[in-house]
Amino acid sequence: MSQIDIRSFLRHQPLFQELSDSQLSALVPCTHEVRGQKGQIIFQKGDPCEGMYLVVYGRIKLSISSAQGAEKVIEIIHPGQSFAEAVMFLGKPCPVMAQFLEDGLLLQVEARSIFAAIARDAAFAHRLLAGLSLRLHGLVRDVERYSVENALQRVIGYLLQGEDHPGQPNRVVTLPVNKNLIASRLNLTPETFSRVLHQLSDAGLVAVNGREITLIDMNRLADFGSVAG
Amino acid sequence: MSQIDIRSFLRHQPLFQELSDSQLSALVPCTHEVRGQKGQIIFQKGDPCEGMYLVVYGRIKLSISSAQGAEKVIEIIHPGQSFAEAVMFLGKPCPVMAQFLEDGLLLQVEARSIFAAIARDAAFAHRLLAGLSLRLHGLVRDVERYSVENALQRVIGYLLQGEDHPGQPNRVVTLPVNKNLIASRLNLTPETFSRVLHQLSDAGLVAVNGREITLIDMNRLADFGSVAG
DNA sequence: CGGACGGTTGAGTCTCGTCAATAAGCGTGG
DNA sequence: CCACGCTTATTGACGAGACTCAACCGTCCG
Repeated sequence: MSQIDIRSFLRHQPLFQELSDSQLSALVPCTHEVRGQKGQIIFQKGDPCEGMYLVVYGRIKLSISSAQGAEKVIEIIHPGQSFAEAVMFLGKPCPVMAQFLEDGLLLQVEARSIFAAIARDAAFAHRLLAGLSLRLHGLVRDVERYSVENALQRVIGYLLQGEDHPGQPNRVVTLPVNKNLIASRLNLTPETFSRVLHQLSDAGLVAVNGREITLIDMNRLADFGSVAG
Repeated sequence: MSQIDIRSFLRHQPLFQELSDSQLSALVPCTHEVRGQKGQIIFQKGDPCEGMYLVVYGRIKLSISSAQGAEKVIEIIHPGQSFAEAVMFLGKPCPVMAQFLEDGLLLQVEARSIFAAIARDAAFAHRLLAGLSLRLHGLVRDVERYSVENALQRVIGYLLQGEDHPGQPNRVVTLPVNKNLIASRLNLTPETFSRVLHQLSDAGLVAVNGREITLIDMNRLADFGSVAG
Protein backbone atom coordinates (compact mmCIF):
# COMPACT_ATOMS: atom_id res chain seq x y z
CA MET A 1 0.00 0.00 0.00
CA SER A 2 1.53 3.29 -1.05
CA GLN A 3 1.77 6.54 0.80
CA ILE A 4 -1.08 8.00 -1.22
CA ASP A 5 -3.42 5.41 0.20
CA ILE A 6 -2.52 6.19 3.76
CA ARG A 7 -3.11 9.82 3.13
CA SER A 8 -6.52 9.35 1.61
CA PHE A 9 -7.53 6.94 4.35
CA LEU A 10 -6.53 9.39 7.04
CA ARG A 11 -8.43 12.13 5.27
CA HIS A 12 -11.64 10.17 5.55
CA GLN A 13 -11.28 9.49 9.26
CA PRO A 14 -13.70 11.60 11.30
CA LEU A 15 -10.83 12.34 13.64
CA PHE A 16 -8.66 13.90 10.96
CA GLN A 17 -11.19 15.61 8.74
CA GLU A 18 -10.49 19.09 10.03
CA LEU A 19 -6.77 18.93 9.41
CA SER A 20 -5.20 21.02 6.69
CA ASP A 21 -3.31 19.43 3.83
CA SER A 22 0.04 20.23 5.38
CA GLN A 23 -0.99 18.88 8.76
CA LEU A 24 -2.17 15.70 7.12
CA SER A 25 1.09 15.45 5.24
CA ALA A 26 2.98 15.69 8.48
CA LEU A 27 1.02 12.74 9.81
CA VAL A 28 1.68 10.43 6.88
CA PRO A 29 5.37 9.63 7.49
CA CYS A 30 4.53 8.88 11.12
CA THR A 31 1.85 6.39 10.15
CA HIS A 32 2.74 2.73 9.73
CA GLU A 33 0.85 -0.19 8.37
CA VAL A 34 0.27 -3.12 10.66
CA ARG A 35 -1.00 -6.23 8.94
CA GLY A 36 -2.09 -9.20 10.94
CA GLN A 37 -3.71 -12.58 10.66
CA LYS A 38 -6.58 -13.92 12.67
CA GLY A 39 -5.51 -14.48 16.25
CA GLN A 40 -2.36 -12.39 15.99
CA ILE A 41 -1.68 -10.19 18.97
CA ILE A 42 -1.11 -6.47 18.42
CA PHE A 43 -0.07 -5.70 21.96
CA GLN A 44 -0.27 -7.44 25.27
CA LYS A 45 -1.49 -6.04 28.53
CA GLY A 46 1.47 -4.26 30.08
CA ASP A 47 3.22 -3.45 26.83
CA PRO A 48 4.35 0.12 26.24
CA CYS A 49 2.30 1.94 23.68
CA GLU A 50 3.83 4.16 21.03
CA GLY A 51 0.77 5.43 19.24
CA MET A 52 -2.85 5.07 18.43
CA TYR A 53 -4.37 2.67 15.92
CA LEU A 54 -6.93 3.05 13.15
CA VAL A 55 -8.67 -0.01 11.76
CA VAL A 56 -8.72 -0.16 7.97
CA TYR A 57 -10.31 -3.57 7.72
CA GLY A 58 -10.75 -6.58 9.94
CA ARG A 59 -12.07 -6.56 13.47
CA ILE A 60 -10.05 -6.16 16.63
CA LYS A 61 -10.73 -7.49 20.08
CA LEU A 62 -9.70 -5.64 23.21
CA SER A 63 -9.73 -7.95 26.18
CA ILE A 64 -8.37 -8.66 29.60
CA SER A 65 -7.62 -11.96 31.24
CA SER A 66 -7.63 -12.83 34.88
CA ALA A 67 -4.86 -14.70 36.67
CA GLN A 68 -6.87 -17.90 36.21
CA GLY A 69 -6.83 -17.43 32.46
CA ALA A 70 -10.47 -16.44 32.04
CA GLU A 71 -10.78 -13.94 29.24
CA LYS A 72 -13.20 -11.05 29.00
CA VAL A 73 -13.84 -8.95 25.92
CA ILE A 74 -13.83 -5.25 26.74
CA GLU A 75 -14.62 -4.01 23.27
CA ILE A 76 -14.82 -5.08 19.68
CA ILE A 77 -13.32 -2.51 17.32
CA HIS A 78 -14.73 -2.34 13.82
CA PRO A 79 -13.21 -0.92 10.63
CA GLY A 80 -13.18 2.86 10.70
CA GLN A 81 -12.80 3.00 14.46
CA SER A 82 -9.67 3.72 16.46
CA PHE A 83 -8.21 2.49 19.70
CA ALA A 84 -5.36 3.03 22.17
CA GLU A 85 -5.69 6.81 22.08
CA ALA A 86 -6.06 7.01 25.83
CA VAL A 87 -3.00 4.96 26.67
CA MET A 88 -0.99 7.07 24.26
CA PHE A 89 -1.69 10.20 26.25
CA LEU A 90 -0.78 8.67 29.55
CA GLY A 91 2.41 7.01 28.42
CA LYS A 92 1.57 4.12 30.71
CA PRO A 93 1.52 0.40 29.90
CA CYS A 94 -1.53 -0.86 28.05
CA PRO A 95 -4.27 -1.99 30.43
CA VAL A 96 -5.73 -4.43 27.91
CA MET A 97 -4.55 -6.69 25.16
CA ALA A 98 -5.44 -6.23 21.49
CA GLN A 99 -5.80 -9.06 19.02
CA PHE A 100 -6.96 -9.55 15.43
CA LEU A 101 -10.29 -11.34 15.27
CA GLU A 102 -9.67 -11.95 11.58
CA ASP A 103 -7.08 -11.01 8.98
CA GLY A 104 -6.86 -7.24 8.97
CA LEU A 105 -4.95 -4.06 8.43
CA LEU A 106 -4.29 -1.29 10.91
CA LEU A 107 -2.58 2.03 10.71
CA GLN A 108 -0.48 2.97 13.67
CA VAL A 109 -0.04 6.71 14.11
CA GLU A 110 2.92 7.71 16.24
CA ALA A 111 2.16 9.61 19.39
CA ARG A 112 4.52 12.48 18.65
CA SER A 113 2.78 13.30 15.39
CA ILE A 114 -0.58 13.37 17.14
CA PHE A 115 0.87 15.64 19.79
CA ALA A 116 2.18 17.93 17.09
CA ALA A 117 -1.22 18.03 15.43
CA ILE A 118 -2.82 19.00 18.73
CA ALA A 119 -0.35 21.81 19.10
CA ARG A 120 -1.16 23.14 15.67
CA ASP A 121 -4.89 22.70 15.50
CA ALA A 122 -7.34 23.24 18.33
CA ALA A 123 -10.20 21.69 16.36
CA PHE A 124 -8.22 18.49 16.19
CA ALA A 125 -7.74 18.52 19.95
CA HIS A 126 -11.44 19.14 20.35
CA ARG A 127 -12.24 16.18 18.17
CA LEU A 128 -9.92 13.93 20.11
CA LEU A 129 -11.50 15.07 23.35
CA ALA A 130 -14.95 14.33 22.01
CA GLY A 131 -13.77 10.91 20.87
CA LEU A 132 -12.40 10.05 24.28
CA SER A 133 -15.53 11.40 25.93
CA LEU A 134 -17.65 9.15 23.79
CA ARG A 135 -15.62 6.15 24.79
CA LEU A 136 -15.89 7.19 28.41
CA HIS A 137 -19.64 7.26 28.15
CA GLY A 138 -19.65 3.85 26.58
CA LEU A 139 -17.71 2.51 29.52
CA VAL A 140 -20.01 4.17 32.03
CA ARG A 141 -22.85 2.47 30.22
CA ASP A 142 -20.98 -0.82 30.50
CA VAL A 143 -20.41 -0.41 34.20
CA GLU A 144 -24.08 0.33 34.51
CA ARG A 145 -24.99 -2.79 32.62
CA TYR A 146 -22.70 -5.09 34.49
CA SER A 147 -23.63 -3.82 37.89
CA VAL A 148 -27.37 -3.17 37.87
CA GLU A 149 -28.73 -5.26 35.03
CA ASN A 150 -29.18 -9.01 34.97
CA ALA A 151 -28.53 -11.35 32.07
CA LEU A 152 -31.96 -10.91 30.51
CA GLN A 153 -31.79 -7.14 30.65
CA ARG A 154 -28.29 -7.06 29.22
CA VAL A 155 -29.28 -9.14 26.22
CA ILE A 156 -32.40 -7.05 25.62
CA GLY A 157 -30.34 -3.90 25.94
CA TYR A 158 -27.91 -5.23 23.38
CA LEU A 159 -30.64 -6.16 20.91
CA LEU A 160 -32.33 -2.79 21.23
CA GLN A 161 -29.20 -0.67 21.14
CA GLY A 162 -29.33 2.07 18.56
CA GLU A 163 -33.10 1.76 18.36
CA ASP A 164 -34.16 5.20 19.46
CA HIS A 165 -37.65 4.96 18.13
CA PRO A 166 -39.09 1.49 18.61
CA GLY A 167 -41.69 2.24 16.00
CA GLN A 168 -41.34 -0.11 13.09
CA PRO A 169 -41.82 -3.76 13.94
CA ASN A 170 -39.86 -6.78 12.79
CA ARG A 171 -36.48 -5.19 12.80
CA VAL A 172 -33.66 -7.66 12.19
CA VAL A 173 -30.43 -7.60 14.18
CA THR A 174 -27.49 -9.44 12.72
CA LEU A 175 -24.76 -10.34 15.18
CA PRO A 176 -21.48 -8.94 13.87
CA VAL A 177 -19.38 -11.76 15.32
CA ASN A 178 -20.04 -15.18 16.75
CA LYS A 179 -22.18 -15.69 19.81
CA ASN A 180 -19.30 -16.60 22.07
CA LEU A 181 -17.81 -13.15 21.62
CA ILE A 182 -21.12 -11.36 22.04
CA ALA A 183 -21.68 -13.31 25.21
CA SER A 184 -18.29 -12.30 26.57
CA ARG A 185 -18.93 -8.69 25.62
CA LEU A 186 -22.13 -8.85 27.68
CA ASN A 187 -20.26 -10.59 30.48
CA LEU A 188 -22.19 -13.80 30.07
CA THR A 189 -21.20 -17.36 29.36
CA PRO A 190 -22.20 -18.71 25.94
CA GLU A 191 -24.59 -21.07 27.71
CA THR A 192 -26.43 -18.30 29.49
CA PHE A 193 -26.60 -16.22 26.33
CA SER A 194 -28.12 -19.12 24.45
CA ARG A 195 -30.66 -19.73 27.19
CA VAL A 196 -31.72 -16.10 27.32
CA LEU A 197 -32.22 -15.99 23.56
CA HIS A 198 -34.29 -19.12 23.85
CA GLN A 199 -36.35 -17.56 26.61
CA LEU A 200 -37.06 -14.51 24.47
CA SER A 201 -37.89 -16.74 21.58
CA ASP A 202 -40.33 -18.79 23.68
CA ALA A 203 -42.02 -15.58 24.77
CA GLY A 204 -42.60 -14.70 21.13
CA LEU A 205 -40.56 -11.53 21.34
CA VAL A 206 -37.80 -12.48 18.92
CA ALA A 207 -37.08 -15.12 16.32
CA VAL A 208 -33.58 -16.53 16.26
CA ASN A 209 -32.09 -17.92 13.11
CA GLY A 210 -28.35 -18.32 13.45
CA ARG A 211 -26.89 -14.87 13.75
CA GLU A 212 -30.07 -13.26 12.45
CA ILE A 213 -32.35 -12.19 15.24
CA THR A 214 -35.72 -10.75 14.30
CA LEU A 215 -37.27 -8.43 16.83
CA ILE A 216 -40.96 -9.21 16.70
CA ASP A 217 -42.33 -6.82 19.29
CA MET A 218 -39.86 -4.20 20.38
CA ASN A 219 -42.14 -2.48 22.84
CA ARG A 220 -42.90 -5.65 24.73
CA LEU A 221 -39.25 -6.61 24.44
CA ALA A 222 -38.18 -3.39 26.11
CA ASP A 223 -40.54 -4.09 29.00
CA PHE A 224 -39.80 -7.79 29.29
CA GLY A 225 -36.67 -7.30 31.36
CA SER A 226 -38.64 -5.69 34.17
CA VAL A 227 -41.62 -8.02 34.30
CA ALA A 228 -40.04 -11.41 33.75
CA GLY A 229 -37.29 -12.82 35.89
CA MET B 1 -15.83 34.07 48.22
CA SER B 2 -14.31 36.76 46.06
CA GLN B 3 -13.00 36.58 42.54
CA ILE B 4 -9.43 36.50 43.80
CA ASP B 5 -10.12 33.21 45.54
CA ILE B 6 -11.50 31.59 42.43
CA ARG B 7 -8.45 32.69 40.53
CA SER B 8 -5.99 31.32 43.03
CA PHE B 9 -7.93 28.08 43.33
CA LEU B 10 -7.90 27.58 39.57
CA ARG B 11 -4.21 28.35 39.47
CA HIS B 12 -3.49 25.44 41.78
CA GLN B 13 -5.52 22.92 39.81
CA PRO B 14 -3.26 20.53 37.91
CA LEU B 15 -5.46 21.05 34.90
CA PHE B 16 -4.90 24.78 34.74
CA GLN B 17 -1.32 25.13 35.89
CA GLU B 18 0.08 25.68 32.44
CA LEU B 19 -2.23 28.53 31.57
CA SER B 20 -0.92 32.05 31.27
CA ASP B 21 -2.21 34.82 33.50
CA SER B 22 -4.43 36.19 30.77
CA GLN B 23 -5.85 32.80 29.96
CA LEU B 24 -6.61 32.25 33.60
CA SER B 25 -8.25 35.65 33.80
CA ALA B 26 -10.49 34.72 30.92
CA LEU B 27 -11.64 31.65 32.83
CA VAL B 28 -12.54 33.46 36.04
CA PRO B 29 -15.72 35.24 34.91
CA CYS B 30 -16.97 31.98 33.44
CA THR B 31 -16.52 30.15 36.72
CA HIS B 32 -19.38 29.99 39.20
CA GLU B 33 -19.60 28.82 42.76
CA VAL B 34 -21.98 26.03 43.53
CA ARG B 35 -22.59 25.47 47.22
CA GLY B 36 -24.58 22.54 48.40
CA GLN B 37 -25.64 20.67 51.48
CA LYS B 38 -25.37 17.01 52.17
CA GLY B 39 -27.73 15.09 49.93
CA GLN B 40 -28.32 17.95 47.53
CA ILE B 41 -28.37 16.97 43.88
CA ILE B 42 -26.09 18.80 41.46
CA PHE B 43 -27.53 17.28 38.34
CA GLN B 44 -29.75 14.36 37.53
CA LYS B 45 -29.20 11.70 34.93
CA GLY B 46 -30.51 13.11 31.68
CA ASP B 47 -29.95 16.76 32.55
CA PRO B 48 -28.12 18.93 30.04
CA CYS B 49 -24.62 19.86 31.11
CA GLU B 50 -23.22 23.34 30.71
CA GLY B 51 -19.73 22.89 32.04
CA MET B 52 -17.28 20.93 34.09
CA TYR B 53 -16.98 20.97 37.87
CA LEU B 54 -14.06 21.28 40.25
CA VAL B 55 -14.45 20.22 43.85
CA VAL B 56 -13.15 22.75 46.38
CA TYR B 57 -14.29 20.87 49.46
CA GLY B 58 -16.82 18.21 50.28
CA ARG B 59 -17.18 14.90 48.52
CA ILE B 60 -19.38 14.16 45.55
CA LYS B 61 -21.05 10.97 44.54
CA LEU B 62 -21.63 10.01 40.91
CA SER B 63 -24.20 7.28 40.65
CA ILE B 64 -26.79 5.62 38.50
CA SER B 65 -30.06 4.06 39.49
CA SER B 66 -31.95 1.29 37.81
CA ALA B 67 -35.63 1.37 36.99
CA GLN B 68 -36.28 -0.56 40.20
CA GLY B 69 -34.65 2.17 42.24
CA ALA B 70 -31.46 0.33 43.11
CA GLU B 71 -28.59 2.77 43.24
CA LYS B 72 -25.00 2.16 42.25
CA VAL B 73 -22.08 4.45 42.95
CA ILE B 74 -19.92 4.94 39.86
CA GLU B 75 -17.34 7.16 41.48
CA ILE B 76 -16.63 9.21 44.57
CA ILE B 77 -15.06 12.56 43.74
CA HIS B 78 -12.75 14.08 46.32
CA PRO B 79 -11.66 17.70 46.81
CA GLY B 80 -9.20 18.75 44.13
CA GLN B 81 -10.73 16.46 41.54
CA SER B 82 -13.00 17.36 38.68
CA PHE B 83 -15.95 15.74 36.97
CA ALA B 84 -18.35 16.10 34.03
CA GLU B 85 -15.59 17.02 31.58
CA ALA B 86 -16.58 14.26 29.22
CA VAL B 87 -20.23 15.13 29.03
CA MET B 88 -19.28 18.73 28.38
CA PHE B 89 -17.47 17.79 25.19
CA LEU B 90 -20.28 15.67 23.87
CA GLY B 91 -23.08 18.11 24.61
CA LYS B 92 -25.25 15.12 25.45
CA PRO B 93 -27.39 14.60 28.54
CA CYS B 94 -25.55 13.48 31.67
CA PRO B 95 -25.35 9.69 31.91
CA VAL B 96 -25.13 9.77 35.71
CA MET B 97 -26.41 11.81 38.59
CA ALA B 98 -24.20 13.88 40.90
CA GLN B 99 -24.94 14.53 44.54
CA PHE B 100 -23.22 16.09 47.55
CA LEU B 101 -22.17 13.47 50.07
CA GLU B 102 -21.65 16.26 52.60
CA ASP B 103 -21.81 20.04 52.64
CA GLY B 104 -19.45 21.27 49.98
CA LEU B 105 -18.38 23.83 47.45
CA LEU B 106 -17.88 23.35 43.73
CA LEU B 107 -16.71 25.56 40.95
CA GLN B 108 -18.52 25.19 37.69
CA VAL B 109 -16.48 26.25 34.68
CA GLU B 110 -18.54 27.03 31.60
CA ALA B 111 -17.90 24.91 28.56
CA ARG B 112 -17.27 27.81 26.20
CA SER B 113 -14.42 29.14 28.30
CA ILE B 114 -12.80 25.72 28.35
CA PHE B 115 -13.18 25.48 24.60
CA ALA B 116 -11.57 28.89 24.25
CA ALA B 117 -8.67 27.79 26.43
CA ILE B 118 -8.17 24.73 24.26
CA ALA B 119 -8.05 26.91 21.19
CA ARG B 120 -5.39 29.11 22.71
CA ASP B 121 -3.18 26.59 24.47
CA ALA B 122 -2.23 23.19 23.19
CA ALA B 123 -0.70 22.21 26.52
CA PHE B 124 -4.06 22.73 28.13
CA ALA B 125 -5.71 20.48 25.58
CA HIS B 126 -3.01 17.92 26.20
CA ARG B 127 -3.70 18.03 29.91
CA LEU B 128 -7.39 17.60 29.41
CA LEU B 129 -6.73 14.65 27.14
CA ALA B 130 -4.49 13.08 29.73
CA GLY B 131 -7.12 13.65 32.40
CA LEU B 132 -9.82 11.98 30.36
CA SER B 133 -7.47 9.16 29.49
CA LEU B 134 -6.82 8.57 33.15
CA ARG B 135 -10.51 8.39 33.88
CA LEU B 136 -10.93 6.03 30.95
CA HIS B 137 -8.34 3.72 32.41
CA GLY B 138 -10.03 3.81 35.75
CA LEU B 139 -13.26 2.72 34.14
CA VAL B 140 -11.55 -0.06 32.22
CA ARG B 141 -10.17 -1.22 35.52
CA ASP B 142 -13.68 -1.09 36.98
CA VAL B 143 -15.13 -3.12 34.16
CA GLU B 144 -12.32 -5.59 34.75
CA ARG B 145 -13.13 -5.80 38.43
CA TYR B 146 -16.83 -6.22 38.01
CA SER B 147 -16.58 -8.83 35.32
CA VAL B 148 -13.70 -11.12 36.18
CA GLU B 149 -13.16 -10.67 39.92
CA ASN B 150 -15.35 -12.00 42.69
CA ALA B 151 -16.31 -10.24 45.90
CA LEU B 152 -13.20 -11.35 47.81
CA GLN B 153 -10.86 -10.25 45.06
CA ARG B 154 -12.56 -6.89 44.68
CA VAL B 155 -12.23 -6.09 48.35
CA ILE B 156 -8.59 -7.17 48.40
CA GLY B 157 -7.95 -5.11 45.31
CA TYR B 158 -9.49 -2.11 46.97
CA LEU B 159 -7.45 -2.52 50.14
CA LEU B 160 -4.21 -2.89 48.23
CA GLN B 161 -4.80 -0.13 45.73
CA GLY B 162 -1.98 2.36 45.55
CA GLU B 163 0.36 -0.12 47.20
CA ASP B 164 2.93 -0.59 44.50
CA HIS B 165 5.56 -2.03 46.76
CA PRO B 166 4.05 -4.34 49.32
CA GLY B 167 7.15 -4.05 51.41
CA GLN B 168 6.36 -2.52 54.76
CA PRO B 169 3.94 -4.51 56.89
CA ASN B 170 1.05 -3.30 59.00
CA ARG B 171 -0.09 -0.57 56.73
CA VAL B 172 -3.36 1.02 57.81
CA VAL B 173 -6.13 1.84 55.35
CA THR B 174 -8.76 4.29 56.51
CA LEU B 175 -12.01 4.16 54.58
CA PRO B 176 -12.75 7.66 53.27
CA VAL B 177 -16.52 7.26 53.55
CA ASN B 178 -18.89 4.85 55.23
CA LYS B 179 -18.93 1.19 54.39
CA ASN B 180 -22.21 1.31 52.53
CA LEU B 181 -20.70 3.60 49.94
CA ILE B 182 -17.51 1.61 49.63
CA ALA B 183 -19.59 -1.51 49.16
CA SER B 184 -21.62 0.11 46.41
CA ARG B 185 -18.44 1.37 44.75
CA LEU B 186 -17.20 -2.23 44.70
CA ASN B 187 -20.56 -3.39 43.44
CA LEU B 188 -21.32 -5.33 46.60
CA THR B 189 -24.08 -5.21 49.15
CA PRO B 190 -23.10 -3.90 52.60
CA GLU B 191 -23.78 -7.38 53.95
CA THR B 192 -21.36 -9.05 51.57
CA PHE B 193 -18.73 -6.41 52.20
CA SER B 194 -19.01 -6.96 55.92
CA ARG B 195 -18.74 -10.71 55.52
CA VAL B 196 -15.66 -10.47 53.32
CA LEU B 197 -13.91 -8.20 55.80
CA HIS B 198 -14.77 -10.69 58.50
CA GLN B 199 -13.38 -13.51 56.41
CA LEU B 200 -10.10 -11.65 55.91
CA SER B 201 -10.02 -10.87 59.57
CA ASP B 202 -10.56 -14.52 60.51
CA ALA B 203 -7.71 -15.49 58.22
CA GLY B 204 -5.44 -13.12 60.13
CA LEU B 205 -4.72 -10.98 57.09
CA VAL B 206 -6.30 -7.75 58.31
CA ALA B 207 -7.60 -6.24 61.52
CA VAL B 208 -10.82 -4.26 61.26
CA ASN B 209 -11.59 -1.49 63.71
CA GLY B 210 -14.42 0.67 62.43
CA ARG B 211 -13.17 2.42 59.36
CA GLU B 212 -9.56 1.64 60.20
CA ILE B 213 -8.35 -1.48 58.51
CA THR B 214 -4.86 -2.70 59.31
CA LEU B 215 -3.19 -4.80 56.67
CA ILE B 216 -1.26 -7.41 58.58
CA ASP B 217 0.31 -9.41 55.77
CA MET B 218 0.06 -7.73 52.43
CA ASN B 219 1.84 -10.45 50.49
CA ARG B 220 -0.46 -13.17 51.72
CA LEU B 221 -3.39 -10.81 51.27
CA ALA B 222 -2.53 -10.32 47.62
CA ASP B 223 -2.49 -14.09 47.10
CA PHE B 224 -5.55 -14.85 49.19
CA GLY B 225 -8.00 -14.01 46.42
CA SER B 226 -6.65 -16.80 44.23
CA VAL B 227 -6.28 -19.55 46.79
CA ALA B 228 -9.41 -19.06 48.88
CA GLY B 229 -12.86 -19.07 47.40
C1' DC C 1 -14.79 -40.08 7.31
C1' DG C 2 -13.06 -37.59 11.27
C1' DG C 3 -12.07 -33.60 13.59
C1' DA C 4 -12.64 -28.81 14.83
C1' DC C 5 -15.72 -25.31 15.86
C1' DG C 6 -19.87 -23.08 17.25
C1' DG C 7 -23.94 -23.65 19.44
C1' DT C 8 -27.53 -25.90 22.43
C1' DT C 9 -29.32 -28.34 26.36
C1' DG C 10 -29.44 -30.51 30.97
C1' DA C 11 -28.03 -31.22 35.86
C1' DG C 12 -25.64 -29.68 39.76
C1' DT C 13 -23.27 -26.16 42.40
C1' DC C 14 -22.07 -21.91 44.39
C1' DT C 15 -21.62 -17.22 45.00
C1' DC C 16 -23.97 -13.45 46.19
C1' DG C 17 -28.22 -10.87 47.07
C1' DT C 18 -32.53 -10.59 49.82
C1' DC C 19 -34.94 -10.41 53.99
C1' DA C 20 -35.03 -9.95 58.80
C1' DA C 21 -33.37 -9.38 63.31
C1' DT C 22 -29.93 -7.39 66.25
C1' DA C 23 -26.34 -4.72 67.72
C1' DA C 24 -23.43 -0.60 68.03
C1' DG C 25 -22.32 4.30 67.51
C1' DC C 26 -24.01 9.08 67.99
C1' DG C 27 -26.14 13.36 68.42
C1' DT C 28 -30.31 15.34 70.68
C1' DG C 29 -32.96 16.56 74.36
C1' DG C 30 -35.20 15.87 78.63
C1' DC D 1 -26.74 11.01 82.92
C1' DC D 2 -29.75 8.27 80.51
C1' DA D 3 -33.53 7.59 77.32
C1' DC D 4 -34.61 8.06 72.45
C1' DG D 5 -34.36 7.86 67.73
C1' DC D 6 -31.55 7.44 63.73
C1' DT D 7 -27.99 5.84 61.04
C1' DT D 8 -24.50 2.39 60.31
C1' DA D 9 -22.91 -2.13 60.73
C1' DT D 10 -23.18 -7.05 61.69
C1' DT D 11 -24.95 -11.74 61.50
C1' DG D 12 -28.03 -15.57 60.14
C1' DA D 13 -31.20 -18.15 57.16
C1' DC D 14 -32.76 -18.61 52.69
C1' DG D 15 -33.23 -18.40 47.69
C1' DA D 16 -32.28 -17.25 43.00
C1' DG D 17 -29.44 -16.32 39.11
C1' DA D 18 -25.68 -17.47 36.70
C1' DC D 19 -21.52 -20.41 36.20
C1' DT D 20 -19.48 -25.12 35.62
C1' DC D 21 -19.25 -29.42 33.75
C1' DA D 22 -20.80 -32.52 30.56
C1' DA D 23 -23.01 -34.45 26.72
C1' DC D 24 -24.77 -33.75 22.29
C1' DC D 25 -25.74 -31.80 17.65
C1' DG D 26 -25.04 -29.52 13.16
C1' DT D 27 -21.85 -27.67 9.88
C1' DC D 28 -17.86 -26.85 7.64
C1' DC D 29 -13.50 -28.45 5.79
C1' DG D 30 -9.53 -31.07 4.93
